[in-house]
Amino acid sequence: MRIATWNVNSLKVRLPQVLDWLGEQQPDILALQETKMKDEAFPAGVFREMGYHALHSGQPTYNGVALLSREAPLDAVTDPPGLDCTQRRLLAASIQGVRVVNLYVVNGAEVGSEKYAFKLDWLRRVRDFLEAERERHGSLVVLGDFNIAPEDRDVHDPEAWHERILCSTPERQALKAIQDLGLSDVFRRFQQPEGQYSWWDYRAAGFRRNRGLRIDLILASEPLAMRCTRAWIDVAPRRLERPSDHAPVVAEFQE
DNA sequence: ATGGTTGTTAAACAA
Repeated sequence: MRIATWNVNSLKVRLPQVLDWLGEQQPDILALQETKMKDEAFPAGVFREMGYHALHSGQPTYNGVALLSREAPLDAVTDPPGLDCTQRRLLAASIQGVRVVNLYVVNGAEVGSEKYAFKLDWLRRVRDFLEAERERHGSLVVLGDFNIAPEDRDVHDPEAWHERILCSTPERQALKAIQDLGLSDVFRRFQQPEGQYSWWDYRAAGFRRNRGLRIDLILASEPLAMRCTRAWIDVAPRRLERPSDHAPVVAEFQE
């Protein structure tokens, strides 16, 4: 079973790339973030023609999350009790016996800003939702754009990023509080080359110089994580013309 | 400390 996540930074712009990638990689589940469209504009029919069921929780201009899956999704949730958030950043569903939670974590703009405070608060509420999800579901995967680099080895220049947004200690603690629910970062269950990132700033030739951060994660509960055979970042789409600033992250699980 | 780029939507705003 192959599960993937990709922040596409506008599904309207990236749809051809997403369709090509689905055809090449054949994931069983693909979580998308930053679709930046209303539900009415979501191209469910195109995905259906490719053999994928699709769920979408969107809004105009900002945010927006989707789940594509070979098997039909069950028990979809977009607004868990207590999250109390109008921004479309969370989409959960059960697919092939796995509870899947797709997150587009708040960016937070700058450490100390109002948006930063909102990010930390949002992460606390999401943690509470995930705690309840973990109690209900043995096989749980939480994946998406976390907008947090877990450790300094996930950062191209840790000194430049020291205590900056995406890397600050409170953000990393908020992520750790989620991982402490028993969710492991499957990418780090395997030996990986250094300098593996999932996001590169469009500015200042960030990708060409591999000035990136690993902020797109796949977390899995232990019973599922034990079945993980492989996890990688597919940088190929980042090399294309008019790419997203993020690359897809993929994990494979034994049936 | 600031700039660099992309996307959405109409000059900012978000990332």
